[in-house]
Amino acid sequence: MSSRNKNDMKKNPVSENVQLRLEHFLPYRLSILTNIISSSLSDTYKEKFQLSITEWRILAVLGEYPGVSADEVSTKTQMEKSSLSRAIAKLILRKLIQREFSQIDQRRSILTLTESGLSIYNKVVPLAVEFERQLLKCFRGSEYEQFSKLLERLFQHVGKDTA
Amino acid sequence: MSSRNKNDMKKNPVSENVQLRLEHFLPYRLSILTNIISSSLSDTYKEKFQLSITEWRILAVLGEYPGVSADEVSTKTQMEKSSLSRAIAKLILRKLIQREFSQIDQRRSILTLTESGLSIYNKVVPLAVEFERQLLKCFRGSEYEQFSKLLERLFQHVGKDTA
DNA sequence: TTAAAATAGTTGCGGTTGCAACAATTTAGT
DNA sequence: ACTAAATTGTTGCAACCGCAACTATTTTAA
Repeated sequence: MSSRNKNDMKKNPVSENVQLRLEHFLPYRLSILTNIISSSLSDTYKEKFQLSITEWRILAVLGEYPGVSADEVSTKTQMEKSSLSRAIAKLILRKLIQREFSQIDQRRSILTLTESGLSIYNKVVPLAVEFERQLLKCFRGSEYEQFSKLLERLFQHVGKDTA
Repeated sequence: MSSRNKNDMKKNPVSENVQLRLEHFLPYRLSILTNIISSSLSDTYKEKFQLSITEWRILAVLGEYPGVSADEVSTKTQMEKSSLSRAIAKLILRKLIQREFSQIDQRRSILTLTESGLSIYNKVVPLAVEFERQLLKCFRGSEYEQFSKLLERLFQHVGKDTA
């Protein structure tokens, strides 16, 4: 066995004067946590409904805001307009959403769920809600409220130039 | 102008009985925030050092834990082993890291920064630290401590099956 | 009125990703 | 000792991604 095994490495960085502890680095922690949560969530509807995360988000936005344009979906969800364009094309092909264009501004699309899109939406939403409920089980009392508040603060802070 | 403009849509979901408010859905909020932070951070070293996020993370792990294997980097960072394999190959080509294989277990790689890898690492770390400092400016008093604690709780909670 | 700028969406392209299959090696079970 | 299972890393492939260039339409402003 080597003098330095897995556990050694997990616990002991090589030197005390390392300037950056990755495990404590906020962007890194957020990224890992988010990855785990996202992929775990997407597992819960990918197989059942053949929806990618991108596609599900579009349905979710349209469920909440019928009639928005692709561009509005883009600003809302921070997704690239090109990915959106392609995902929307697919969803139209699968007849889960439908599109018309505004009479007033012919560039602007008007997106809505079709009946089958709505039906899928109505099936996925409870799964998502339950998933979140499971997540929040680890918080007690007003902890989630606090967490949420600080998350929002961070969001406002970083969004200053983006928004 | 249409009867329903951008602001209307931002503020008013179509119906009061929508079951899922995306803006309040934790996985979604985390994902958006993380994307903004990650891409903003990566901007700060992508151009200067030609490092992708994946590549930077590998350097960061090796800076902290010289001698780990690819597999250990993978469990630590939650990155796919295939992406890792390719990123590692690139970094070896660029002579930023070097690899040998364990005598005891010839499957296990032993990865370390080269001198030039270490030199880049030492230049990027202060940028990362400063970036985080800017991030945390939005917290006051013990708020970050709280936030961090709750983040960790969430992490432990979702990691139960993953770890 | 008209030319320039802005906006909405699409498409081409190169690079990246993640899954599954694979090879090589080591470990476990009998 | 021997076979089956597990572990580590690589590779093929198809899907996906983001950037930049592009078309079409609308707005601005001279």
